[in-house]
Amino acid sequence: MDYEKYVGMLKAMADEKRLKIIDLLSCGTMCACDILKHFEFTQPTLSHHMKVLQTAGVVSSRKEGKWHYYTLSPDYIREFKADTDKLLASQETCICHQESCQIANKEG
Amino acid sequence: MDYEKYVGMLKAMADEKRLKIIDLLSCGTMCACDILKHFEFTQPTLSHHMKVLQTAGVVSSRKEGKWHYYTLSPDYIREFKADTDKLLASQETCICHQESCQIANKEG
DNA sequence: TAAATACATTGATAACTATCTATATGTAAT
DNA sequence: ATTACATATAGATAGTTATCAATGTATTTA
Repeated sequence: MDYEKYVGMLKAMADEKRLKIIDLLSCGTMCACDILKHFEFTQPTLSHHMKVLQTAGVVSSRKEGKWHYYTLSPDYIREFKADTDKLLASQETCICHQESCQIANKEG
Repeated sequence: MDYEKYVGMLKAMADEKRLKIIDLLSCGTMCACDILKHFEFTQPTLSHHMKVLQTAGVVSSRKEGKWHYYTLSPDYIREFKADTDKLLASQETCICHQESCQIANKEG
């Protein structure tokens, strides 16, 4: 479990607007201009949010002519779910009892 | 799906220190003084973080003598996993095709 | 009663971030 | 070429937050 990457994903998701963007993209690929139609903020603000999401590995982009198409990264979907399950595992499978435990590893 | 509550949980989780606290608590109940031993920041800072986690519904607390014991909320564990699964569902079960869809409901 | 321990609150500060306007870049259409 | 469209970047600002020192409040122990 990549702790830093997971925190990065959480930070990217922890914003009302960005969560809504993820929600939109969960339905399929969209270009920035279409995403923007769902919000009231300006285009540079959307550009900022998309950059945050990309840097965190949440979305990937593909340029096609004038348009930039954004897609939820399959790796993000898989990793975020898996990391969440590990974090919130019941005590029997608590990550503290595993080699990958961040706490054990970090505290020694 | 309670969108606002989910965002609140994400915000509470989206901090290195608080995520580590959740990680610690996933192994079982702990008092604040024991949690503090795993960090280098001061006691008021931990108090602040615990309040953030409590307000978001991530942890619950129980006072016993001098000690305050913190526990991961079972509701949080269940709801966060469920909401994450819904958010990142594949397109066939995309929440946009459901009544509970925030986008559809919010955009009309 | 006095001292020590566990925790919360207050007020201040530095760092971060969401947003804006203005502008630049690249692409398509006229 | 010129205009229109889609997007990114730069710089500024206002709001948020993580942190600290200082202090207050219970609770336990000596």
